[in-house]
Amino acid sequence: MASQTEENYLKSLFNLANEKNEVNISELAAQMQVSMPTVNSMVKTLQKNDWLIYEKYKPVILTPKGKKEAALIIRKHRLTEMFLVNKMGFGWEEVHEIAEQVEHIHAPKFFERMDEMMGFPTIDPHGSPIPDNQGRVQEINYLSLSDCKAGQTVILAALTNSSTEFLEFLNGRDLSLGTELKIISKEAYDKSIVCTYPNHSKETLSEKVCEKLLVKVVE
Amino acid sequence: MASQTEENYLKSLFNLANEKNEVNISELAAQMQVSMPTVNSMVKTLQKNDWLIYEKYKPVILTPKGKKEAALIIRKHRLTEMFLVNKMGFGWEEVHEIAEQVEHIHAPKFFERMDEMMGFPTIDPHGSPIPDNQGRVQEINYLSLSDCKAGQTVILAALTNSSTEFLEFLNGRDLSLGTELKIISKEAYDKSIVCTYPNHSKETLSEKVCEKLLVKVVE
DNA sequence: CTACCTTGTTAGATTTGTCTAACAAAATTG
DNA sequence: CAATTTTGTTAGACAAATCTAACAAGGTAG
Repeated sequence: MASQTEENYLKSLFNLANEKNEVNISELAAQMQVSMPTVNSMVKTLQKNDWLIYEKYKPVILTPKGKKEAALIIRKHRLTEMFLVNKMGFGWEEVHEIAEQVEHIHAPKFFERMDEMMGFPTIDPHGSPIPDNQGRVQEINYLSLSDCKAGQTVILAALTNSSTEFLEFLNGRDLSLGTELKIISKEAYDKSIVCTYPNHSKETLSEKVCEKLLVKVVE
Repeated sequence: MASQTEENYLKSLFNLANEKNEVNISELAAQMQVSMPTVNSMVKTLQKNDWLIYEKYKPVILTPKGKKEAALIIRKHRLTEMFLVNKMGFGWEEVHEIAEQVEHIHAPKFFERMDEMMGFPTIDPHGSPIPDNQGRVQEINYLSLSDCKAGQTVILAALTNSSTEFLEFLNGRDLSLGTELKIISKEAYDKSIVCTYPNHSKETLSEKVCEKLLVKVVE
């Protein structure tokens, strides 16, 4: 069974994996906020457990077993976040820290019961998919708001970043998942977008913000 | 801040403390399932944090600071157990293992919210008092069923032991907190008790069981 | 292509929580 | 009270997860 530390490395590896499923030691060190030698020794440990493939001087690659393990931890994290929001009344900006701890609990029934109580949700409070209990992750292809054109109507569906600061920024603008935005115009110079949505007749969103907003196009 | 290991030692120390608040190294080693040298080195660590008083060859004594710390962990444990039973539909025999993990979560709001959702309960599913958020524990003086006499009517109020096996035994007899028992007779030879309660007209409870049942006398 | 910078590795140390073996103090008991 | 048993301590080792210092491999850029 993975230690809490190992679980955290697996989660980071899963999140950092690119198209080739590769992760560099330095990336992982940055993500985990530890030194490279620490990562070096940890990837050797993870390899012994068959969670990844490691060859000297090459990026590491999660095995299918490692991917499943990681997805199941992410499942616990996202189920917890959803439970905290839907069943316990927390704001979406408060749940990450708590879920970061709850995800390490070993009690399948606890998470099954959460899942059941919520009616088997498929996304978490930030729009990220909740892996199923076999560790399968549903791929959703949303568009970034920064790639949308003036005139389009879109629905805010997910976020690429869920930092407390960003979530509080969105709260301040009444932006939440499901909000329907009409794009009035897009500024060529700084790529900011002017849009309207319920109770907001003219809100400007910077490129930096738009990049982090994932949307479904309505028309 | 206490590590998870330190938290577990504090909890055990709190539970083992006798009238003089003393705990022997050997008792603690047995409770924690570690060797005496391990306890010896841990109590020195705990002393450095002012959680207990240690002198060579003497039993250790929790300081007020240590007692408060322990009570607050026990609070999290018991709130969690109650939440699992009342809000998530778990049986009282299923919650200890889960609470044992949840109690180490550092997120005051999480436990405050549980408390609030349940309407600030004062006892856990096994009848043990839930310490308040200042670490104060309400003392309740129940009687053991083994000290009751034939003819008395009592209400099952708490348990001195909450092992899964014992709880499953009680489930099998439809015994739960609040059950009103009329004591028909008490056998002098083996101290077993014959009693009646709703849907059970003649149930015999051994001394071993009676000792673990704490009751309030009705008349 | 050589020199430098970035990335990764090795070696060795540290902390935490654990162990066993050996010994010392305290308690019990004949 | 002396002998034995129980309880507690010390010393030294080990695994996990971390670090720094030193070095090596690979990539980049004049």
